[in-house]
Amino acid sequence: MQRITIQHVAKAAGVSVSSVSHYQNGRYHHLRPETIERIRKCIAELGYSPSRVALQLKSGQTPMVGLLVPSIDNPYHADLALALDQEALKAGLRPVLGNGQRDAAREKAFIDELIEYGVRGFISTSELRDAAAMSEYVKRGIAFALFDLRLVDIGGLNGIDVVSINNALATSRAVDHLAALGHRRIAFLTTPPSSANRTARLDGYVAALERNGLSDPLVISIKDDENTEIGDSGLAGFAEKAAEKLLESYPGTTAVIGINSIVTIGICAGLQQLGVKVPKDISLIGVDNIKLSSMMVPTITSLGADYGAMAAQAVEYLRTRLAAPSIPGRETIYVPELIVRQSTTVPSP
Amino acid sequence: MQRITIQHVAKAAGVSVSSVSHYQNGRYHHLRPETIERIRKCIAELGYSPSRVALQLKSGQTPMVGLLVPSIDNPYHADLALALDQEALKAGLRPVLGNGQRDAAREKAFIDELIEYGVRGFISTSELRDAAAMSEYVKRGIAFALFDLRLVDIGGLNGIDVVSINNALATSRAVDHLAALGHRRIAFLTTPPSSANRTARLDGYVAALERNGLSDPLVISIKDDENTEIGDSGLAGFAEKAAEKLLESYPGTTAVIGINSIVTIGICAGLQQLGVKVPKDISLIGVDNIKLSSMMVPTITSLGADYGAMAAQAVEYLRTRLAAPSIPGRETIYVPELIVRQSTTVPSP
DNA sequence: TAAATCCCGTATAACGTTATACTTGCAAAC
DNA sequence: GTTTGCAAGTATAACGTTATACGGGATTTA
Repeated sequence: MQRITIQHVAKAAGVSVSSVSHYQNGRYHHLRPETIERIRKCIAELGYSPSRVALQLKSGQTPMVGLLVPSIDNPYHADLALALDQEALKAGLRPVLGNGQRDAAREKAFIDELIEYGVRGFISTSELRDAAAMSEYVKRGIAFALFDLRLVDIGGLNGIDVVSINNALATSRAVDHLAALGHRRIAFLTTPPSSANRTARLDGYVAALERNGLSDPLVISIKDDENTEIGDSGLAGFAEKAAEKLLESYPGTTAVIGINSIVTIGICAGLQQLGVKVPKDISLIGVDNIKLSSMMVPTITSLGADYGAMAAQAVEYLRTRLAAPSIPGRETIYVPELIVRQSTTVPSP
Repeated sequence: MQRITIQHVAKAAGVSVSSVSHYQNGRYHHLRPETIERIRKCIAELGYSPSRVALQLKSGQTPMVGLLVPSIDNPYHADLALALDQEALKAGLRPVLGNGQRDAAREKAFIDELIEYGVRGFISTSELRDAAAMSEYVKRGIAFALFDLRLVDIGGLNGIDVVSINNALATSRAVDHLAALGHRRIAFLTTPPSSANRTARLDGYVAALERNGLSDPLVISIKDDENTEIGDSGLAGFAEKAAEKLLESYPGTTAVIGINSIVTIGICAGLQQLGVKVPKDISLIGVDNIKLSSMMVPTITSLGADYGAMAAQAVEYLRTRLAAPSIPGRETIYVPELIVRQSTTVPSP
């Protein structure tokens, strides 16, 4: 019932705790083979394993790193969290997941709590809104690797590393793909573009329309609750709303780009419920190549990068920054690849 | 850069560490108002917050509990993990998530590591296969709350609590629903029924067929990799395989019950890809009412219980067992409710 | 005036571990 | 026959915190 400590082992083996400690740490030249064997046996019999808490108090080191996501039931963040979890474990770290719920206070509470546990590094796929708090953390030597923003977006904050896809290029390539198929009226479905990465995706769309000599931008923006994003908890009415708004606002549209794959999946469902055929009547394409994209009917054409590689890079950034906190901010921007699936085709005449 | 401790505060305020500790713990009767104010100010200025590591070493207590899932990118486990995470936080616990990957060694490593951190309680939605290890843990006073099995399944192991839906009733109700709509040939799609809960679902199906005077059982069993379940990482070929096998093995079938909603979603996609209309040609129903069920086209009729309530019950079990480890095993079995959606209808004549 | 009681604190051990430095006893070297 | 060296350990402080017990000065009580 109660913890077996090094003291119990020492007493059982008839040696001092120092000797047991030496044994535990492989300093065998301090010990006679006979003594080694005795200690080994006692440890096995008692089932002793050292307290990491005491170790950490002594050493000040912990393998824990924080892994902050807005909500693991958002498929995009679940995919990413899984990749990050696995990469962090590979690197010998112990990831501790926190659901921030897109709430600055919750996120801060999570970070502060882990810091009290001695954690010095965090990876976040959640947009950390509180710039002042972040600056404070960085000043205190806390390391961050952030997803889905650019170094320029956090201009003032040195000492943070960033991993992202090229957001403007993603939507730009989406337009190119649709234009090449012959689409002329291409709409863009988004939730309010409040963050830098969303603005970039919108910009990419607008620029590519112009470059291809197409229609004016056709933007549909649908607002969700304050602290929720589409996909955090299913689609909850989004599907129909998006589909209706599209058909009403921009009749004659033959293709839609979703700002992320969740909203694309949403409007896909909404359109089909209204009897619109995808892709025969309307082609759909999404940014973020989440696993769900290939589970739908039709499967969804997407633009995405290798999450495993991105996760590995984020972990590597964190590892090196923990070792050398003062190096300047770094970033890796991944080129989004087009994965053509069933949801895009030539427009019907 | 380096940790602010209670010593720093004490020195800054010109008092002993004892006084700062008294302040921190609200024992104000030991302190003069003037001293209180001085300490308060120093703490604020230095940004002191106590080391939970030291606290835990002293007290032996930790709010951490382990949350073991097979894979967070399986939508069923993601839904459950989110609910458990939130309920645990509500109860003042700090859930630490571990992806066991359906691998006994990984699961054991996760549990052992957390035990070394002083964790005394775990919730698992993953089937813990190593009965000997479990028994050892229980003997050492580790508390477990497990999902999706019955107390009788772990007969020998006292001291474990269990939360589940009534699996036999779920499939039985599925058959009743389909029979009431007029279906006579109802197939059952499953992955190999290796665990007790899956056997129960199969049994419920078989029994209900007989009770309704219907066809002999039509069981389609599709094997996935050793350590993966359908849905752990998308559908990966399952969809087509399942659909083809159904049409080949049991032509004339008008309805399919999936052993869980992931396989139902899979065969739904597979059938549609083959040009079969759901529900016009074939009705589909799934056990586990995951959020994804209502994001598909058509939306999937499901049997499920309130995950929030189940999660809260599991957390409550864990809390009380941590307080009183020797109480006998408890279980709550939830009655699955039928949620009728678009994927079931009367059979075509 | 002596004793008891408050008020406002402080010293110390303990939690489980490791690193540093110290102690033996014995053999080899000079 | 003293010194040196080595093998095989052990004692102790420290990590950051709190609980327990212990002051001492001022005030009240008898």
